[in-house]
Amino acid sequence: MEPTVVAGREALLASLERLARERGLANVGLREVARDAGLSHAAPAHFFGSREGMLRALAGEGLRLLYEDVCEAQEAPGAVGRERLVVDALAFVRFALAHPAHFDAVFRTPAALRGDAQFEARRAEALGSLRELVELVRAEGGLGPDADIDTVVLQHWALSHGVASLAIDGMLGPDGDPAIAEAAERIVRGHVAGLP
Amino acid sequence: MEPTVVAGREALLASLERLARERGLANVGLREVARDAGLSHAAPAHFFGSREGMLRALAGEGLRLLYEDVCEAQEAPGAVGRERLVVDALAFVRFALAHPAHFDAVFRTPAALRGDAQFEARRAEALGSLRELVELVRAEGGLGPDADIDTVVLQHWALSHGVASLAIDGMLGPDGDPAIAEAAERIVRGHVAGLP
DNA sequence: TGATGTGGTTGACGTTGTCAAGTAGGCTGG
DNA sequence: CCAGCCTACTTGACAACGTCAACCACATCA
Repeated sequence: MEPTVVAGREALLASLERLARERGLANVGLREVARDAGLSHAAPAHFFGSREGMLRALAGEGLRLLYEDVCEAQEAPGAVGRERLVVDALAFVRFALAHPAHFDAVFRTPAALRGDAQFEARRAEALGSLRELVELVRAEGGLGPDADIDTVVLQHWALSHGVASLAIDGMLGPDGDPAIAEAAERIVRGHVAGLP
Repeated sequence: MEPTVVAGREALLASLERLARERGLANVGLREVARDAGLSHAAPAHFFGSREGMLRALAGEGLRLLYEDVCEAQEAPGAVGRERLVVDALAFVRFALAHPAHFDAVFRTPAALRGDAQFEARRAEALGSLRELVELVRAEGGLGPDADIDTVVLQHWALSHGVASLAIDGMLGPDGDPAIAEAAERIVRGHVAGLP
C-alpha cells in the first residue's frame, strides 16, 4: 500500500520543482521549499545536506526523466535511419519545455555539479547512449560511411541543447504556443538533413 | 585624464565578474562584491537598485562585448561566403570561454531578464544582425537560393549556443585545453558544411 | 549663499543557509 | 520485554545576506 502523503524527501523535490518553474531555480529558498512542503525549515538540510545537495538531487531526477523520455520516444515505431535523430532531438526539446526546472538543474547550473562523480557518470552514460544511437543510424544506412561519429554526436548534442535553450527562453515564440514545436522541428530537420 | 581608480560602478561590475568566474554567478553575494571592490555593503544597491539590477547590468555589458567580438572577427579578411558562418560561430564560442560570467548573465539567467525592454531590444538586434549576415552569405553564393533564411538563422544560433555551452561546461575537454577549440571547430565546420 | 545633485556610508530589519542538539516512533537482537 | 539503534524529522541559535531609510561630503551652478 503506497501512502497518499509522499515521503518528505519527495515532497520537498516536488515543491522545489513547482516553485522553480514559476520563479527560476536561483530564486527559490530552502526554507520556502520546506514551508511549501509543510515541513520544518531544516528538513531540506536533513535530507540533502545543503542547498547544493538539493539541486544535485533535482538534477539527478532530471537526468533520469530525460533518459526515460528519450528511450520511450525511440521505441515508438516508424523512425529508422536518419529520422531517429529527429525523434531524439525533439524528445529532448519536449523534455526541456515540459520540465524547465529539471532542465535548468541538469544543464544550466553546472557549478553545483562539477566534480560530482555520480552525476558525471550519468552524463557520460547519456552521451554514450547517444553515440550508440548514432552508430545504429549509420548501420541502418542513414549516415555516410565516412562520417566521423564523434563529430556527429557532438554536433547533434550541441544542436539539441541549443534548440532546447532557445525554446525555453521564449525565442521561438510565446510560452505554450504550438509555433515553438513547429519551429523546433524545422530547425532540427534542417540540421539532420545536412548531416554527412 | 582617466582616473587610475575606476568609478565605483565599474569596480563593482569588475569584482562581480571576477568572483563569478570562480564560483558561478549564483554564488556571489552583493556584500561580497562590495567588499571585493572596497566599498560599503550597500554600494551595489545604490548603483543598481537591487541584485537583479546588478545582474542586468552585467548582462548588458556582456551583450555589448559579444557584439564587439563578433563584429571584429567578421571584419578580418579572408572569410567570404559560407566561411563567414564558421567565423561567426567560433567567435561566439571564444567569447563564451573568455567571459563565462558574462555569458551566464546573458544566456543562462533568463529569469532576471524577462520583460526587460532594453535587454530584449538588444537581443533582437543581435538576432537581426545575424540574419543580415546570413543574407550576405546567400548573396555571396554561399547558400543555395532556396534555403529558408529564418531556419538557417535559428539553426546557426542554436548550434553556436549549444557548442558554447558544451565548451563552458567542460564537455569538450578540460579547462584551458586547446582541444576544446579544435573540437568546437570540427563541430561548427560539420554543421556549416551541411547547410542547404 | 543656498539649492541640487552625485557618490557614496551607516545602521537596522527581516530572511536565509547551516549546524548542533534534541525527540518521537519503528525495528531488531537478546 | 526492553535496550539499543536507525530513520525522519524538529527546535533553536548564528552569522551572513538583500533591502531600505537616513545621513554625509563634496561639487556645480543659479
